[in-house]
Amino acid sequence: MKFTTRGRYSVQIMVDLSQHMSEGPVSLKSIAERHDLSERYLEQLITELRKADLVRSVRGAQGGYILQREPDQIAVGEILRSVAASIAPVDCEHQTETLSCSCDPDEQCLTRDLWIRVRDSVNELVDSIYLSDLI
Amino acid sequence: MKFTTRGRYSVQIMVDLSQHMSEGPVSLKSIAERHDLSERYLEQLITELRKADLVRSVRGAQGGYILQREPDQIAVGEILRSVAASIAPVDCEHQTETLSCSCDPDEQCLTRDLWIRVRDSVNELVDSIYLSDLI
DNA sequence: CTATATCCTACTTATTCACTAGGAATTTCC
DNA sequence: GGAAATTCCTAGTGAATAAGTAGGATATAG
Repeated sequence: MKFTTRGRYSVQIMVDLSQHMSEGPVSLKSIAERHDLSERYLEQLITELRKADLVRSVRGAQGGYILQREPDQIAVGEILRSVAASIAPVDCEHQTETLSCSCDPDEQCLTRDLWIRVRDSVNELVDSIYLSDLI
Repeated sequence: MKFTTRGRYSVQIMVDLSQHMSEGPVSLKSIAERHDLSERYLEQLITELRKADLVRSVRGAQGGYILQREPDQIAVGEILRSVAASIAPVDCEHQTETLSCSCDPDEQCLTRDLWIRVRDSVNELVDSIYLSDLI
């Protein structure tokens, strides 16, 4: 069980934006340089953050990205979920929520509650940590 | 963040063994059939469980596997770790424990504590759930 | 002695991750 | 108006890992 770079880099992007809030739009290039990451790769991630309405973009020269809310109003859980750095340990529970779990509830899914508990526990934790807690 | 089939199947094996404790050695074949899983694949997993001293094997005809301890003495966390269904969300923290984290503590690792907290939280949870809680 | 199992090593295939590539659209600044 | 900077959009690719296969050796009950 591990978070991917998608999740980690996305949190880094958001932390970076928090730290440079006062400077107007922050370009992805500057973020990539500060953390020595691929700008092209971050582009994909921040696209998701924008779609999730966590940042807004300013196009053109001197453009960049700006947080949509204050750092103390953005939970890490939102960031992770927006880039689909899936927080669910296994697929089964996902389906369970919509009551379409395909596995035999008596046999295979004796362990179902386990994964649900793990998922909920992680979600609860990351939803209780805000960007402002990280800077 | 997800558990792999290694972790899930391993827990299933152990739950199955718990349920059939009274019947003497339980063959991998019977477990594979009950859960419709590949016996050959489970073989690899139970090898790890045996090495971790969570089960013992009885070779030959009528052989199989038996739990080494009572279900209320075997935590899920032990099972997951024994098959290396890594519980650490990212590598960085792993290294942190041995004080050899390679990333810049001021920049990249502002988020370090976050992943440590997630990891610890998950570990704490799976270590508090025993096989007996699942059956 | 045969059938049933575990045990051991290696190989293969499928999937996902991480990253790259090319170029279009938008905006600032001179 | 033009050049530079920057976001936006759609694909493609290489490497790693996960998941599952394969072949056969070893052990034991009956």
